[in-house]
Amino acid sequence: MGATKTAHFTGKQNSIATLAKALGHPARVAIVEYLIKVDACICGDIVNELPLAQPTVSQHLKELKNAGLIKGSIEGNAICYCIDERAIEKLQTYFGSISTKLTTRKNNCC
Amino acid sequence: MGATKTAHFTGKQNSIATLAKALGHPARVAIVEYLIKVDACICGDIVNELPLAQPTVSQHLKELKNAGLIKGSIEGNAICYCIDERAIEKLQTYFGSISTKLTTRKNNCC
DNA sequence: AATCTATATCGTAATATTGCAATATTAAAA
DNA sequence: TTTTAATATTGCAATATTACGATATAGATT
Repeated sequence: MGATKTAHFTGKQNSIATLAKALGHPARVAIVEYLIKVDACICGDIVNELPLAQPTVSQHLKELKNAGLIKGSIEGNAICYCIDERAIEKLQTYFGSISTKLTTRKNNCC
Repeated sequence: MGATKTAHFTGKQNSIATLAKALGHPARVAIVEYLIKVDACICGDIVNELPLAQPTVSQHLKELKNAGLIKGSIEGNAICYCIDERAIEKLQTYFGSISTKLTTRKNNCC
């Protein structure tokens, strides 16, 4: 054992878990925040922004990309990364709807 | 190596990462969704709702609790779990603010 | 007190993640 | 074409996560 039993959960649950997992590391949160802060696609720079070695950053970027949180396109010599808005929108919608459900609920026992 | 370098990131980045990580597993997403669906504190039941063995569920509950996503209080023989709204609110605020920044940005190159 | 019920903890195997040095790749620059 | 710059990949060690059987714990029921 040791592998997540994805097959037993719904597609949406797995999809949210995948996005959340990608943001489950401060370095990846920092990358996403940086991409938003500079308000542009970034070619280069990202490694210099983080307190981690280049291969480690490259790995984190790959994970963010696999999860669908960022997009990367080759721009000559460098690679241009930017946020994939659809992922952020998914998360925002998800937590927004949960939040709404919580504020309008009747039972508030704890 | 193998341990996350939390010390190199901001408190907020670590805090978001902790919450996201807790939701980075479909079973824990399912638990949170169930607690919201039943609109109440739940004593028992959770194990029966999930396709995982009791010790596994117990472990997932512990992680959600450590991350601050759920609260648990002893209710006689059983334990009563419910959502900690503050955590959901944090996530909602965070992704809401990111989403806003994305829609109002100028550069949209990708 | 003995038993039942609900949950936690321990121990452990399988697998995944984190981090980096070394190396590869690829395109621009000289 | 050699060199430089940016990024990816490989390989590996350290650590964390996932899952569950066995067992412990603690309150309720009999």
